[in-house]
Amino acid sequence: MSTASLDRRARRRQQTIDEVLDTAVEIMTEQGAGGLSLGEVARRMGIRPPSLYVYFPSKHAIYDALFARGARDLFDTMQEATHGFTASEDMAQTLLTAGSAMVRWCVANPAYSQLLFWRPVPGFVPSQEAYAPAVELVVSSQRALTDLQEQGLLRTDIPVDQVFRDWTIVIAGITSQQLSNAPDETFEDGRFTSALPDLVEMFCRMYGTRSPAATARPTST
Amino acid sequence: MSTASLDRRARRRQQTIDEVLDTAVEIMTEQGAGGLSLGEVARRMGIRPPSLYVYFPSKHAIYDALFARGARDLFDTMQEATHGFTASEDMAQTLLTAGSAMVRWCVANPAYSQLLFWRPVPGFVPSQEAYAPAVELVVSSQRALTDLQEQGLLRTDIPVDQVFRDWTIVIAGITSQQLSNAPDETFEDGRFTSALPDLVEMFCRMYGTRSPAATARPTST
DNA sequence: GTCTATATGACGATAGAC
DNA sequence: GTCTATCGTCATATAGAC
Repeated sequence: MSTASLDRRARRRQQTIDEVLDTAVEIMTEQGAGGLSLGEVARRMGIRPPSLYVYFPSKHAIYDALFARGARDLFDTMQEATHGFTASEDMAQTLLTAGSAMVRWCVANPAYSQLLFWRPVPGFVPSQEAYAPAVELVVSSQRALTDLQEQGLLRTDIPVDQVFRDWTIVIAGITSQQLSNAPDETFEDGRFTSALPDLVEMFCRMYGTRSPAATARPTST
Repeated sequence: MSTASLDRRARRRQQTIDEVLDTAVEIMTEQGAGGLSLGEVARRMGIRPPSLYVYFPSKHAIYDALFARGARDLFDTMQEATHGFTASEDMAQTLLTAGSAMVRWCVANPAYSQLLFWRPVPGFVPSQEAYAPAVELVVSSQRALTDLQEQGLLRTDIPVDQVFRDWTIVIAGITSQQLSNAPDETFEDGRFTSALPDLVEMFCRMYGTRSPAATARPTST
């Protein structure tokens, strides 16, 4: 058996694994994250349910792979979106960029969002490996806030943890409201996603230091 | 058959109905709102599953009754908490009172909260009757904001709809974060519920007019 | 109103032929 | 690596005796 054939086989296997996960996401997007069934995955792939066990040892393993995939994708998306922006002189712009990227991804990936941020599957706990990118994202975000402090844009008399907590609440609130009440709207035309600029303003007014935007008043949308 | 015996029978029937719903809430609290099963309800009540069909025609009917019950209870709780507070001269106090009552109820009733605000049950759509108290609550809240405007405490250059939208985002964010990340903490010691005063401050700084609190700066918690 | 018995089907998962 | 066959369990729901 040549190494070339091994590579081909491994590649083909990975393709099938990806197809399983893609199909699972498709179903979870339609039925909710808790509505995944292996029979439905197999049916859509044109195979029989037992064949899935060649690629995943259990249903929980599929959830775990999806969690890992979602966390990695979100982390990469956020990294790309905020590249170089920690050097910005405008806190509102920095937060709006990061917040937009985050909320946009969540709205575009409701199945992953439910799996990552809610608890839709009774008994499922992600493995440490799957969870790792999510931890990285938290650390990276807190670091970005610390950077803002060191630039003098963010108040230093408040712990970063507190600012971060409030920031996650705002982002979670927008995402939760949008996905729960109007899941079919996009980020661009969402009735709740459109509140992001206002809430960033609110946030900067509270926690920002000298940003000019902190004194401006928002207009009606 | 006397009317007295009819009353007794009706009362006993209502007791059993309540016991079914209480048991269902218990299960949903432990397993998540989507994890309800009639077999488990019957087991905990010490009866057989078919007996449940004497009181409810289907599982969806149980969900609907729970939705109605939750919406009514939340509405009543909010009515009681905000009684007379629309006459307050302090917008921050008014919002903190209402927000505390709302978040406290949600944290204390995670099963109802999931059913009312998320979409944990694929295919379940609450009936108009069950949904009615939820609509009442929205109307009542918007009315309270309008009252604040008429008292000159809330900016009049911004549509009430927009203020209400942002307010629901803040409340949903706190609740969502608390229930998803630390569901076993109470309202009093919650790591996210404790953010409510800060966020109310933030809100008043943005949308309030002349409240003294709008110029004060929050301290570290 | 409660039960037994049952219909009907989905589910996750395993064994073993090919 | 895919299949058929099947296990065991659970689910919602119905029929009919008591």
